[in-house]
Amino acid sequence: MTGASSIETDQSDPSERYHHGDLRRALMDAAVASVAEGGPGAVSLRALAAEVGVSHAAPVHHFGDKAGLFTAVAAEGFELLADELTAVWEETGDFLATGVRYVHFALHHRGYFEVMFRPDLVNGDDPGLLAAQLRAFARLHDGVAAGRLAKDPESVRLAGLASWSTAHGLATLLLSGNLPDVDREDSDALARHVLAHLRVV
Amino acid sequence: MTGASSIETDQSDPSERYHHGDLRRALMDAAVASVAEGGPGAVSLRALAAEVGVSHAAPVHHFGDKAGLFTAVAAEGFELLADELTAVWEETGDFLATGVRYVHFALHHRGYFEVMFRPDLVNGDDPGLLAAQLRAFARLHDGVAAGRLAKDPESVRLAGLASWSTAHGLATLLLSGNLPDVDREDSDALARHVLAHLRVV
DNA sequence: TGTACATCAGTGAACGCGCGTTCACTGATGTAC
DNA sequence: TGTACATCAGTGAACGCGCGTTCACTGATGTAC
Repeated sequence: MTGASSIETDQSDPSERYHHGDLRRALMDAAVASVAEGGPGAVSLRALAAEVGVSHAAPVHHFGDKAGLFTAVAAEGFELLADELTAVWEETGDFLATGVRYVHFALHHRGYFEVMFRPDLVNGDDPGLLAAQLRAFARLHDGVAAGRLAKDPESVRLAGLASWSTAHGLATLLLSGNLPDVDREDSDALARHVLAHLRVV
Repeated sequence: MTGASSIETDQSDPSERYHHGDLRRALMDAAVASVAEGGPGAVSLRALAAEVGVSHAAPVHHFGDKAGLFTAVAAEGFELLADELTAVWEETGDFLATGVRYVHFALHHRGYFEVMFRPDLVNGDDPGLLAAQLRAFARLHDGVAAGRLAKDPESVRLAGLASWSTAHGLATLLLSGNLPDVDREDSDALARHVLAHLRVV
């Protein structure tokens, strides 16, 4: 057996197959791309379905409704963000680098980022989403806590909120096009300079 | 003459008059309220017209189209923000207080704030909007520049961006409901604590 | 190995809705004379 | 002070569109025996 599944062994044109193969994955990818291009407001289930070559009623079987799709995207986004923050933290032990990566993630995965902080689009009680959020937020918190001299919880909480706010604000201003004279290539360096103004790091 | 204009002397029920009186103002107020309640995506010209008691084609005479309405709202928002920041700066000379007021403005005028940083909703080349933006941004910049020891432009620019990012990020996180355990009453104090983590202020 | 059958993943037609915008129109207003 | 008229600010019907969701259905898949 060279092909591990019937999906891979089926060499016919996917657009002519009755079953898509991995429609869930394809829809999520299309949704992320659509958000990246026009924001969450530009996402239409019908358009996504057409894009991946499937009838417009098909997405219902995988996500239930539009909020279900956004919930899945947001959860995956938080997982990716948690992974990236964890990796940077473990490699460098540098909290400033973690903040830089946060901004980097926002700019390079805006299709995820612009959904992740939109509770109005998402099923907030979804267990997968909540777990992924917790993972990501814990990374932010841990990085701050590790670098602090004073360890009392309230102080750590405020310091974490300050650095989160700064990274999040810079990412938001860049994404919304309110800092037009900044070019994308230099965004890591810019984030580093901006975050260096925090006392925490 | 007790009434300064025919609008004020006309005591008949506004809903029965053919001319509204100040439809432009009424529509903008309704738009701000609608954004505050459901975000810019929830705004419908037809709903606003119905709310102020006018046919749904009437707004065209005042704003041209939907982007025209949002542009007017954003411009007025930047004027209001510039006024507030100027007032705080002149009263206190305290840059931290200016940042606190920025967050305060976002929370208490979210119907304006959520449109002001959305270039996609707005006619970016509108002269009134551009002028208002410049006024507001100049306030942010001046406050930073005044408090700096090193006055070289690049250093001031980065320091200004850092504090703007922090204030903007905190406001955004609060508005989007991602900090659920913070109550609105304490938001000024919270903003003060958060902004105090900046080296600039 | 072959067959019956339950389950899953799609189809495509239809429903009902709200939207922004256009259009020909009319009532109200204010200005020139 | 009165009248004619241009301009402005509304009306309401209509257009055309895209949307999310529902529905009865059918093709494909995989499992039990």
